[in-house]
Amino acid sequence: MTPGQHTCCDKQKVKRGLWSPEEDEKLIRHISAHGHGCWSTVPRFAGLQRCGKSCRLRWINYLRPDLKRGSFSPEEAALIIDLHNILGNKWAQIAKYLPGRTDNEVKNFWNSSIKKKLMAMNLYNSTRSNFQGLSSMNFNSSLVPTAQMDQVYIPPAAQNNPVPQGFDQVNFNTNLIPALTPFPISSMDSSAYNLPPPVWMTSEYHQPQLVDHQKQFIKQEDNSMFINDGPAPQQFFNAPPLMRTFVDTSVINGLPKVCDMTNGNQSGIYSSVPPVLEPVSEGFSRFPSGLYAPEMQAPAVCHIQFIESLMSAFNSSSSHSQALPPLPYSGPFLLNPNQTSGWINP
DNA sequence: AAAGTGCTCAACCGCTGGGGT
DNA sequence: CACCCCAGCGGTTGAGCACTT
Repeated sequence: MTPGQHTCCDKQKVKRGLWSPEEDEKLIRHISAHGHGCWSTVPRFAGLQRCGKSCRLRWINYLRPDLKRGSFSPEEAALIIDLHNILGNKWAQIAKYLPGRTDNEVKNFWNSSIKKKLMAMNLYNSTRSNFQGLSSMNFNSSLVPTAQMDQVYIPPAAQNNPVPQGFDQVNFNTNLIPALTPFPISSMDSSAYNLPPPVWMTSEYHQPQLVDHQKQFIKQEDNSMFINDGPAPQQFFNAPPLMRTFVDTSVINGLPKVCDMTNGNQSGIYSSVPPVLEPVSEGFSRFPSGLYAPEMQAPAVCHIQFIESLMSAFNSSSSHSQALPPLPYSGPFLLNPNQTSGWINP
């Protein structure tokens, strides 16, 4: 193949390498006016000496108007770590849960920052491409036999059964476990973001049960739960506190093991004893009054502070980063005042 | 100031799977 | 069924930048 040719479009002379502002402008103007349609025709109609594949990549990774820019927040880092635990290197899948971020961005961030830090902390097993300790998450490890998303998260299209209309009763005494709730149940409508609804399952993993995001879990006096029609979905993109709630209560349910992973003071972040936390029975700051998130046993403070420490480590070593403000903890867990905290102030 | 080093990230490459014929 | 086209994905590369010596 001669220089200037792509394998995907070797009939054309195409430019390669970095995009010039003029090329960007042409692409933006074309897509804004006509949409991208078939990518292979975009260069011709946009007047670009690029192949369609390159145009697509440029648009998706750089020019799209809904891209968020700038460094990753601790919440995003936490989310990436959690999702990577479940999904492995499924960057596109992971990126779907990070509005405004691309798979390329997430992948770069993982490879350039998170992975190295975790490896330095002996928290990352490169042969498994995953965290050590994942299998010891709070819930039965058989629920996540591998890092295959399909095992725990079933897109609606793949469901043989429709969303059960009569799914109005959920008894939390049956050990329902959130396999992956990408957003706070009470405030997210997955359909609004083109996301499949989360799958919940019992600890024995039989038939996954779907939860309608537009409904809310209402705690009853006998500790059972029912689902009530929820409010209109909130705009997620401007609501980082919701992500915090998600981080604190959903995926993180199983991830205090991040703390466990650091026992023995491997990271220098903790002393030997992680803080013991207790679920708060009422008055969650992030849940509307009367709502209750299931299985809130995880010391999410531990996890969040771990992530913040991790991010802090990023910041101190990254030439491009800027100092992040401290994150005030506002999740649904409280430290047990009777337990001595094992934290070391970073 | 210059050279060396490390890091980031945009872009490329090769592959896969889906849809159409 | 085979073939082709295309979109999309994950792995990899390398230019450019910042920092260190």
